Amino acid sequence: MRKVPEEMATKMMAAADLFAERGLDGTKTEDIAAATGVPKATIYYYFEGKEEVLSFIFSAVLAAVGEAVEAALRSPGTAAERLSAVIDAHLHVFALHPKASQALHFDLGRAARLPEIRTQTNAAFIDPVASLLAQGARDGSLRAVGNPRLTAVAILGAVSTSAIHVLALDTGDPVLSLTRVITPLVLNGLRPEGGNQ
Amino acid sequence: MRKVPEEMATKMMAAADLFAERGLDGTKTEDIAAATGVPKATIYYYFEGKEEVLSFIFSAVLAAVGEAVEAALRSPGTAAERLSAVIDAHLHVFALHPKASQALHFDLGRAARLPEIRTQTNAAFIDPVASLLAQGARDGSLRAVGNPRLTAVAILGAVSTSAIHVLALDTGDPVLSLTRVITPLVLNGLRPEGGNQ
Amino acid sequence: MRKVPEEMATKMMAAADLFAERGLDGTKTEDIAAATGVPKATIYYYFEGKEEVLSFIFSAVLAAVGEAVEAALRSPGTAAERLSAVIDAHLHVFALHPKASQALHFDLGRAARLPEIRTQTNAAFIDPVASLLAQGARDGSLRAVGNPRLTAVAILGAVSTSAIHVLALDTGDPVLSLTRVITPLVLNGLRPEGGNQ
Amino acid sequence: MRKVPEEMATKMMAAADLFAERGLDGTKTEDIAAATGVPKATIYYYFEGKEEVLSFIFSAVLAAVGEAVEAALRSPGTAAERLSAVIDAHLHVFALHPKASQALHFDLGRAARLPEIRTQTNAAFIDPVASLLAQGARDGSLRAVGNPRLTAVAILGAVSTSAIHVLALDTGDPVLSLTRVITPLVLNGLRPEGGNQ
DNA sequence: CATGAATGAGCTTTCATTCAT
DNA sequence: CATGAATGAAAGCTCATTCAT
Repeated sequence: MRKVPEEMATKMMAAADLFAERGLDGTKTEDIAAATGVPKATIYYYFEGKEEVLSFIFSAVLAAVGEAVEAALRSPGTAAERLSAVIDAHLHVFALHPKASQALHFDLGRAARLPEIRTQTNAAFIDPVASLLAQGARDGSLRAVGNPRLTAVAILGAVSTSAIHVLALDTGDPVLSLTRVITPLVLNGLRPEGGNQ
Repeated sequence: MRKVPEEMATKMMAAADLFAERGLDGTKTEDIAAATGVPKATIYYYFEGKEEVLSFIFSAVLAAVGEAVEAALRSPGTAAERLSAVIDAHLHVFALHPKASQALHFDLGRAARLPEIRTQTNAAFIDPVASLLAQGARDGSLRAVGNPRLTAVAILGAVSTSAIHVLALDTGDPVLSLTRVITPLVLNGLRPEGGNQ
Repeated sequence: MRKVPEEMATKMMAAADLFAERGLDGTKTEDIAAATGVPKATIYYYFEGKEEVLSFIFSAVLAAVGEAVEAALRSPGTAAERLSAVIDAHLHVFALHPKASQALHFDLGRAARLPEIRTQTNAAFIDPVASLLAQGARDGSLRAVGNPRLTAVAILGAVSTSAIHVLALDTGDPVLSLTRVITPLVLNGLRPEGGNQ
Repeated sequence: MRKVPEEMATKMMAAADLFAERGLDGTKTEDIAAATGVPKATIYYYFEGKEEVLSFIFSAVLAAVGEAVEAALRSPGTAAERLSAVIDAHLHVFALHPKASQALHFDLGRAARLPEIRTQTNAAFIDPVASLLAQGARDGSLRAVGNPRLTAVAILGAVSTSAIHVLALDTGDPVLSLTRVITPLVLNGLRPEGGNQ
């Protein structure tokens, strides 16, 4: 992948709509050209092919997730408070990049097979959250869990799946409102108040 | 879809491996023929095409999920206890049909667009769990949540994502052991014991 | 390469004209389809691609050369007489398959890189002629040469190059008349009669 | 074709390796750029395209052939002796420009269609040799042949084909040693000494 | 003068799909 | 009923070629 000029990068992000709608295989290179205004051959000049365009978009989303999560982690407060901030930050990315997020979800299987994407997912979300859980156990704001990474994966799943669900329903329902569903679930669980027995 | 004979159905399930590995678009009808031993034209005789084969497999998994969840719901105990049983039941399906589950995950975007699959997902998991949450609020074993369906979706995401994660890692780690991660998360949340506030 | 049915084989030979005229790279698969009446996809069903079609044609020519040469070798007479017969036989093949021969000549470089073609060239011409030269040295009808195989290659070059030259000139001049040029050259050389010293 | 600077000409000769190995169509302009260190667009600045580069190389070889043959023709001695010198001279060119010669051989069909190349081939070898044969008939050192030009073509074929054969085999075997195979063949033929009848 | 950047124009190749047997 | 043979319809990808700088 040749170094992608700023303008090209911006234009390519427009392809996210296509990928979100039809997935990678349902999107012809020609479609991307039409949607972005960049000639097919020029796309090939900068990218190896449409899969690399997809990967480029995924990377952009994950970079945004990474930054948002990192900022949340640096916020003041207990680990529990920061975990709450992380969930909000994550939801913010879904709100900011709804199409790209849906594209990532659409081709989840393919994304999981792109080594670069796996690495970025770990770095942007799973590692930081797992480490945050460990901190919470230390500062007493969170319960110690047996497997912090798997717990982080479960949280990732809860957030992503419901966010995509809300985006797909396409009721005006803001994704951010999900925080009222996810955060209590993750922090307090479903048992009635007064006794997490 | 012509009525599929028992033997044909069984053979077609072998295609799950291919779909799990490469997704629908990465799998040629010819590949399915090679993997199942059923000639390409014969596949066309019984199915509309490979997408219907995929859909057939997805349905089988979702039927299994539906039955497992339903059985768990019928088990005795509080709603909270039955929710725990539902999670276990769901994980059991991942353990029993790992390849088909991964296939469903790989083509999640496509699955979400197949009306039949959406309906089945609702019927097999989301509706029952949402209704269970309402019951829990009534019998006092669970906290009342604002949006039971979204909460159900979040639980589905937590279970599926981590189950797929474990299957993909392919350490001998049994998927079922996830119950020790998910169930406490869902029921108690991450706050330290003694006060979910 | 799937087993090529008789009729398909016959039709494909029509592509020789194209290859003779423009070479392999100058001939589009579509051209072959148009010229033979066989749909592009059907060509691909039987052959790996146009290169295999070319190779198929080359093989047919070389098979013809092989048979002609072999028949000449079996003719009665001294080695010298049979060498003369071999040259005639070789020229006959150019006369019978002018287009395919020209195609072979056009893509000589490529042909030389196809292992199958090299093997067939050796088997059809070089080996038999080299062995004939050795016989001639024994029966006294030919002079012993230091390197029979290279001599065979030189004869092959003399015959082919002049035959192609005549075909390309496309004067009605029959290729077979070349025998009056080549045979004396090869048998007697250019020195004046009466003393090959 | 803009006037090609000395250095550019030298660098372009390096493309002969590529053409010898893969032919014109198998060689991308980009490959030539990589092999010669001359940027693609710069090649276009000096040549019409890669075909002209090929033609340029061919011309260089044929010019060398022309000079060598001419020098041999000017050497003292009978026509027969000079014919022998011509063959040696021709072989020398194969030894000096092995890659370019192989390139010419690889794209023989294309070369035959380039008018410039045909003209040069005639001028460099066929015409002089044909005329030499006529001289030989006059000075009595060579037998009179019916068609001197075709005989010249046959000699050209014998020399080229065996030279390329030796170069392709890539045993250290010097091309020049071919003179011991070709010259006796052409001058004396294959009949046993003492009677070319 | 030279060249990096960009692209128009195709061609090979692949496959889902059909249908005669 | 089942299936081998055949093909229509794309789509990915490549490259020669141009041109602004």
